[in-house]
Amino acid sequence: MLTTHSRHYAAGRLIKSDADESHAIYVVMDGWASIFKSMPEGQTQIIDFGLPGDFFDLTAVDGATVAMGLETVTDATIAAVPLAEWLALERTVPQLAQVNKIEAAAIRTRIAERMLRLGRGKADERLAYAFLEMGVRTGAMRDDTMNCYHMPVTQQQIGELMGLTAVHVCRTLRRMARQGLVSTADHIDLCICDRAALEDLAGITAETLAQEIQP
Amino acid sequence: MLTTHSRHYAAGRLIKSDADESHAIYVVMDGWASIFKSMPEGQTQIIDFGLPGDFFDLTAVDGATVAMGLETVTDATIAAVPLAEWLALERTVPQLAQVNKIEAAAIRTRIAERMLRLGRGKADERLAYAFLEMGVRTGAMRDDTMNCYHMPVTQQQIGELMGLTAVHVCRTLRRMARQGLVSTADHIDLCICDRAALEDLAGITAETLAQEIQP
DNA sequence: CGGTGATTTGAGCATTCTCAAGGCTTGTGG
DNA sequence: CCACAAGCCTTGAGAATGCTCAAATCACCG
Repeated sequence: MLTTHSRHYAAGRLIKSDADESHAIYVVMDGWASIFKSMPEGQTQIIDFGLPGDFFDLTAVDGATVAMGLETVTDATIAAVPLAEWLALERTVPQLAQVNKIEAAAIRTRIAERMLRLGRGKADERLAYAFLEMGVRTGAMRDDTMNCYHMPVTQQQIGELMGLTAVHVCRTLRRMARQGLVSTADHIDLCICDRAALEDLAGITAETLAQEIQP
Repeated sequence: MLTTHSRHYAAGRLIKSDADESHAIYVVMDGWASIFKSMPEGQTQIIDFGLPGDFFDLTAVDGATVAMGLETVTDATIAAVPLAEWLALERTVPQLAQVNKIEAAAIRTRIAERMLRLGRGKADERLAYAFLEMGVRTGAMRDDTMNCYHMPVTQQQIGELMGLTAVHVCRTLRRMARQGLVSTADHIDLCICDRAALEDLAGITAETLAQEIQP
């Protein structure tokens, strides 16, 4: 069922823009996607990243339009399952309701954690949290030794996620690297060198975060 | 059913704190409540306000603990409906599932709008948005003439909602009042004097916002 | 090899925060 | 009824943080 609605998109492709019509659940099959909102002047805020296995209901209360935009971050395969079909599936597969609830809990919990840093954290605390969250979500950091993972986003996008300009993300990231907290390679692979220090900055441990947001 | 689980609380009362055990849906029957998260050092971020009629599922993915705290803002009556009971009700009253979906859509949409200002907006843009959102949610601003409403929160709480210190909320609010955008009375009643200017600052009209978040 | 997009760094500026003190309102106890 | 305490709002001054503008470098891709 998912495969029949799947489509492959190149990186950076706009799939749904804020206020478009839509009656679908979007399932990220492969690659990364971003859910975002923009101000009239164009500044955008990333509300959440969608990783493989995540699915999102973006509809506003009117039930007809989406309240947020959806865009691919990397090359990605995304299924847009019509709401009617999804609901029918829910009726036939009772476990789906449970899966729904868990996914909703994961989304709202990680958004709340991010919102806390967005409102209250300094730049380094925001980045520390972002790196931990992505580490947990990509499945790196399962054990204490694996601390490197592939983070396929630009500094611009990290800034859009954590409410910073790309320039300030760069500066802060460099400073954190100089202090030995993290290291980067290929502009895209991140290694967490001092996990304890990063957790201290972020104000949460990877373990706690995993319990909260890992389905 | 709701009344049997209802309890009345004084203003400023902590009902659930982050990481407490809980398997309940919290329904705000009367008064205002706040959903919040705190950093280890104590700085807190309000994730959402709960107004009469709103209800929240705060459980984390583990299904056993809450991921956010819940606190009364004013004197309030709140029902904590055990999850099992809520689910049973869902099965017997099919319309409830629909109501659930609409409430969830309203919550995620207004949180996304707030997150956008939190990450990208200046202090006056954040306050302008907060005043519009509260105006829409309290039901003031139904027509174009009614622009005053009762806003039972402290400047400290407005700051916790929009990621500003109480001091800066005060300064910014005073400046907005001097410019004739809003006026205040009794430290709690807000009048929106220049709605168009406020909408311009917030980057959204009250009408659009109402369509997005008003069940 | 040129072109595009991302990163890096510098300099100066704008915004917001922190610390501090004073005033106002409300509620409480004498 | 008054005095006092507690909480909230207001304002000032100076410091910290993050932004804007600008230019140079780097990496990748056709």
